[in-house]
Amino acid sequence: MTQPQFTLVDMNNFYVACEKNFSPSLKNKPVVVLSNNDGCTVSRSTEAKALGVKMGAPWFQIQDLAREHGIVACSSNFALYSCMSNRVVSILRGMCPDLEVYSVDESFLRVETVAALYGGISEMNCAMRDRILKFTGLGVCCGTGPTKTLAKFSNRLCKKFSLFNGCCDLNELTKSERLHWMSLTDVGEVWGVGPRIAKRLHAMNIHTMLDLRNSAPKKIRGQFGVVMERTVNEIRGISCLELEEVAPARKQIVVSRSFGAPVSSLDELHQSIATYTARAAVKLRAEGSLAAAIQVFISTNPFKQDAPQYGASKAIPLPVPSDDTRALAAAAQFALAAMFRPGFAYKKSGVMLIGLSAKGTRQRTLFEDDAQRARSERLMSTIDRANRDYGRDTITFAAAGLAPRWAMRANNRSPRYTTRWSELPIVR
DNA sequence: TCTGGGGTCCTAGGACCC
DNA sequence: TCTGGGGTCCTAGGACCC
Repeated sequence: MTQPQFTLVDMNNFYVACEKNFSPSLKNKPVVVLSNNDGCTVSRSTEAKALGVKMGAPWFQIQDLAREHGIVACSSNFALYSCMSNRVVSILRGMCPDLEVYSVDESFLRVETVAALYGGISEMNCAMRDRILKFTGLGVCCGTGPTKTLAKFSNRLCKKFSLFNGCCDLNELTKSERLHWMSLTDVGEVWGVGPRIAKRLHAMNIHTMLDLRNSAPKKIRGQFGVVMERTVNEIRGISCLELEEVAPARKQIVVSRSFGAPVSSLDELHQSIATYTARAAVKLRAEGSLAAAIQVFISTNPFKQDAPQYGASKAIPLPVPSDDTRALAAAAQFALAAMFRPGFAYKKSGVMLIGLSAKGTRQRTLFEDDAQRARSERLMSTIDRANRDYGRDTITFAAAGLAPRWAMRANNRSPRYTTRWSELPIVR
């Protein structure tokens, strides 16, 4: 029986790489991509990292550094990134069908059988790296190991050390080499070990990945629970985490945003909640699910400690599970009205659809209006189709407001090169 | 002026049941 | 004086991931 082998394919500086791909003028320049509202840096080019720009740094705090070195800041353009992500995944799927899309820029592959077609795991990794570069212009690292956690580790090695040239198969290293690399890796860099647990581990004199590997799993379980025990076993080469080829149905759907400008009126909060509810309902219908309840939350700006603070959240159950934007919006507005307090500068609002269930397994009720339900079904699918074919917000609900004052800031968004005919790149 | 958004899982504790 | 034992379900909070 052959041991499982997992490869993690992870894009390099993904968002920034997408921007650079379509804007040759950004080549060799320090570039960052900002979060929604142009808030924090969420992706940095190699040049920006070299200048000391930290992940998650608030943009306004690095203005001076940016001016001094000419750092270019792009607003995030998720339409572009998710399109490029899909292209990469389809290339990978063509090379290895056992694939789990783990995030927008990462996929896990099960390669122990298919690798022979390429002449081995290392050869396969290089082939994937080269093909993705050729067809999308994007750089990736491919790291392989007998467990997902070790594949992550392997990938991290190629990201960090150029001698791997973007591809690493742990099986090619000797045991003492593997342990050596682990001894160079801080325990906080291990997948599954966050800052809190890293701190506690350090206090227990467990500083490196090697130290964690050499700890007793049962002792770790006693201190940190079953999840960390699994991590230790995975580091030791015992595979505990399977490939999830089909994404399990989601258990909740959240849409929330910070406002571009503070909001005080109930009216404007209403608009934001209506907008987010409509977005959430689109996702819900795309999943083929129904929501049993909707939760609404609003909050002031926690960074403004001298301003009066208020935050609240309220869940409203629906009479029957639904995916109709109108039913969800009505419940959401009810929740908002119950929570709203005048006299605060609100910074953020959001909705959460909870109690999700598959549409096909819906429990019928005694007094159901089938005709009404069929009309709702037709209306929603017509709206979704129009918005899919002619662009988002072709048809919206009036409650969402037009060109609202509180809309997100995005001062430097690149064109949606690959998903809008009107925004195609032009070659002169 | 300015500080993201969207998820999952586990655990502990309380309510409730027989 | 003395006050069981075992189970489920739900929720809040805490941790992690990208």
